[in-house]
Amino acid sequence: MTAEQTDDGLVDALVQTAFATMAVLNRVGAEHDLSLTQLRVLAILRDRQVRMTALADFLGLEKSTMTGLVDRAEKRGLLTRSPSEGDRRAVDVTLSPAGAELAERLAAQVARVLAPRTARLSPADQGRLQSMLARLLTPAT
Amino acid sequence: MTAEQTDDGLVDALVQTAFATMAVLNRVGAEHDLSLTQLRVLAILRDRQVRMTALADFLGLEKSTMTGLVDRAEKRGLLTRSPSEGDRRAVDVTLSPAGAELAERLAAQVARVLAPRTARLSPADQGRLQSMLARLLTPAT
DNA sequence: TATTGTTATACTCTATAACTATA
DNA sequence: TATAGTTATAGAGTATAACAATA
Repeated sequence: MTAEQTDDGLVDALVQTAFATMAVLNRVGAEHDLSLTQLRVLAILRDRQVRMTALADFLGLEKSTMTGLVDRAEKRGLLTRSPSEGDRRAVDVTLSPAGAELAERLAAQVARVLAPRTARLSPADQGRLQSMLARLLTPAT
Repeated sequence: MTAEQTDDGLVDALVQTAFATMAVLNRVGAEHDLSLTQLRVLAILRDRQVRMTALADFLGLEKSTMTGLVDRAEKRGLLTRSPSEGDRRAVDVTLSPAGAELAERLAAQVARVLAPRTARLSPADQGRLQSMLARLLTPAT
């Protein structure tokens, strides 16, 4: 293998792991009639109260897309819109009690589904894996 | 931490890595006007020729969904439908030369984007990471 | 002028149900 | 009868462009 070429074994494993993980999230969400995006909205709002634009930025979506997503979630009683203090153009999005409870249940369920897989690794390997993934996740220099 | 509880650090890292990886795939696909699903279709067909139902199974989608996906990809000249030998109900899907070329370029581009990240790890760690991910990917017992 | 969010519009993705053709 | 694929339909997700209100 020359320097110009790339051994894609690790990249392939990362991509396949990503798809497998997304499939789990998709399935868990579907059990609660939530799309992957709605699942992410709940996850983001779990520990934050953010404005529409911030939500769109987190998700990598357009503001206009957020309007529809938040509309539907609000209609289901999972979150609420409220005028932002200090800037009367802005809108804060907050989980409702029902939404917060659902978000907790979803997180627990995801952990329950994935835990048997991570448990295949020794505790030491689990720690190594976690720290290696953390290093991959660091924003690009 | 009791035995009933779960340390979600590793699960969180897996999920975050999955989202980061999907974001890369999404971006690469978008540069070529391809959705994530269309990207996957090309990737699957890269080394296989499969029937509509098999494609739907790989992707976890309904057959009727495949019809539309293949319709649009076929209209763009990326793949072709052909009657399956042996079963006149079945339809084989095959990459066109243009589709095959695009699939290769996409794979190379994904590797190019992800490689700088994996390169943060020592070669030894890269090997460890790959084998640990492979263990996670093994189908459930 | 620039920013925040919504509306209008169009297209893709997706599932369910009903259908045709073949097995 | 069962399976492979399509069609019809409906709803969610998404982006672009134009807009109103506020900064």
